[in-house]
Amino acid sequence: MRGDTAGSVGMEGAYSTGGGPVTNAVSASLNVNAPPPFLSKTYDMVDDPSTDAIVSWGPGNNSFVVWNVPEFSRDLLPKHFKHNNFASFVRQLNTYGFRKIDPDKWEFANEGFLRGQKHLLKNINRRKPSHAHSQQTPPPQAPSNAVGACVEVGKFGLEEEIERLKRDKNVLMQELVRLRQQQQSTDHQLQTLTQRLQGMEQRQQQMMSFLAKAMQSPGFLAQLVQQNENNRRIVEVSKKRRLPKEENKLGENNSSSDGQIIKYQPLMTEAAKAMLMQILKLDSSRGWNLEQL
Amino acid sequence: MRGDTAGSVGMEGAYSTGGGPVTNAVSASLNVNAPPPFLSKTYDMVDDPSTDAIVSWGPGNNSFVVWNVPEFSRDLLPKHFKHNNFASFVRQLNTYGFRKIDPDKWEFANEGFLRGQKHLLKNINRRKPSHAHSQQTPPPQAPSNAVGACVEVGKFGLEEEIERLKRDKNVLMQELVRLRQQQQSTDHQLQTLTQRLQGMEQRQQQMMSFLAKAMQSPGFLAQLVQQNENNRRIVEVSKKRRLPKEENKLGENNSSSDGQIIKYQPLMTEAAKAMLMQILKLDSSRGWNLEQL
DNA sequence: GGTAAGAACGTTCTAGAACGCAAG
DNA sequence: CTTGCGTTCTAGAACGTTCTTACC
Repeated sequence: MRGDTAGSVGMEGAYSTGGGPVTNAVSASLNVNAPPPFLSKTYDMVDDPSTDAIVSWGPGNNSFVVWNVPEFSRDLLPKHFKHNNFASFVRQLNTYGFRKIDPDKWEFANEGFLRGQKHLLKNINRRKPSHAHSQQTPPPQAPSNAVGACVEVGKFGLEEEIERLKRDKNVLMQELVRLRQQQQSTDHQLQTLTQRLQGMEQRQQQMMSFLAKAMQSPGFLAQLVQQNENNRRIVEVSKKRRLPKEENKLGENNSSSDGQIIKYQPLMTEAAKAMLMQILKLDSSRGWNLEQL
Repeated sequence: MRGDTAGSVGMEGAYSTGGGPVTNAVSASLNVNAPPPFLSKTYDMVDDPSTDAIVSWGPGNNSFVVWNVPEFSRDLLPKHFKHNNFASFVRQLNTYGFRKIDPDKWEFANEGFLRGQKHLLKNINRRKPSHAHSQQTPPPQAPSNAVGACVEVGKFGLEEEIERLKRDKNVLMQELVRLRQQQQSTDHQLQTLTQRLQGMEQRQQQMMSFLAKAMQSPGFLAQLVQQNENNRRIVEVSKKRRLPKEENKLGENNSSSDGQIIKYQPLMTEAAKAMLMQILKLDSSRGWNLEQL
């Protein structure tokens, strides 16, 4: 299938065509204008002086050395590529014809990869289209001769089992994916619930503390008695028509951490709301503060 | 050249040979006596609990995970092998038929590599001698023999694939079982948490209602003021020496549904306890009852 | 303008190949 | 000397992504 066939052997530099028979000049110009991203990204990484402790040009300026593989993988690779896998980086280097030149160091070299000669990157070619072993008669079809048929006979039955196994495997994998998603969702619910619970426990405790201290304070009780009539009037009013301003205030104060009380206590009585407002009013005016308790 | 030749067709279970043509009995006994060093070293590394942060058994105990590649390479590999190269380690794993089972983690699995089943290591075979490309009949030319060899050729690679698929299937099924168990456990947690949350919301609402009604009652406030001095004395006493009877009573009343308040509010202040006791005392003597609100 | 096909490129996992080494 | 294992470096293979191209 590959376009190389016979001529490619002599066309080292211009192998780039491969697929497009028409685009002889076009692809060439494209290559000239922009080397593959991998090469320019690698060049930039190597050439950046601020990271010379991790990766730098080699002693002869015709190679580069990765001095610190973990840092290179963790910090540099993700900044330029979509992974942090050193092996993948090396695989790309090999794809572009780089060679490891020192068995004791991660030092790679390539003819066209020279310091200060970024324009030479365009001479470096990806070497995927090797593989000159296939040629005609791909594999699956019958090579018509005796051997081919024989192989077919041998494969028969086994292929069936393979198909079966593959089906099973696919089913299992789909099930796994589904389960994992479900698990993830459930974990998330769990987390949310736990947070709600913690917030609620905290608020409950704060309320207890607050009430406890309030009850011990003669001043608080006295004021409570004084305002009792007022309070009742407020309750009466709020039973007929809600006061948005105060209700908002209440919501803000009461659901400060995550708003769950209001959200999950839709049945809270008007009387309770009024009382809480009462408490909160005292709270701000007289220094009764939940945070202080 | 393979040792199996004709007989292998019937030897499904004995695929283990593969490499050793001569050593049918010899290699078997050797394998029994001592699994390849690589396997036992790897097993020991994984099984060492002191390094679980770096490498440990997988979630299903049928795999292992390298959690920290740099540390693994720097610290563990040189202690067991003659290198510190993670890629070399992975190459060996593949040579012994391990597969990477999670694209997001360095988690490898192999049928015979199970926690607590070190003896199964002997079932793992090096698979170097696949691809019988060397020896005679290098090219795809006529295999001297006729049908028999031909079938062998046809089977080869397919059987390997079947083995691989079976392994995958087993791994997937084990993972499924594990996930299902985990899911079940998580669901249970979720249920428990939900119950706790509901109970707590209910109690919080009851308390709100109770307090609201209490606050609106002049009688309640009056009594509260009257008893304030008493209350203080109680507090003073309970700071020095707890009153078991009243404390128990408090616990019973307060954790009526599931006992979570006490359990999850260990920091509740003595003052708050005293106040609650105060309220509860009024509750029983004057008809203030949580159940009624 | 949208879009489907296809090529090149990128990422991942596994295998091939060469070499050193040690044991039988 | 042969053979199997371990280490190293490179390549194969499969699949995903991106970009171009051509056609509707």
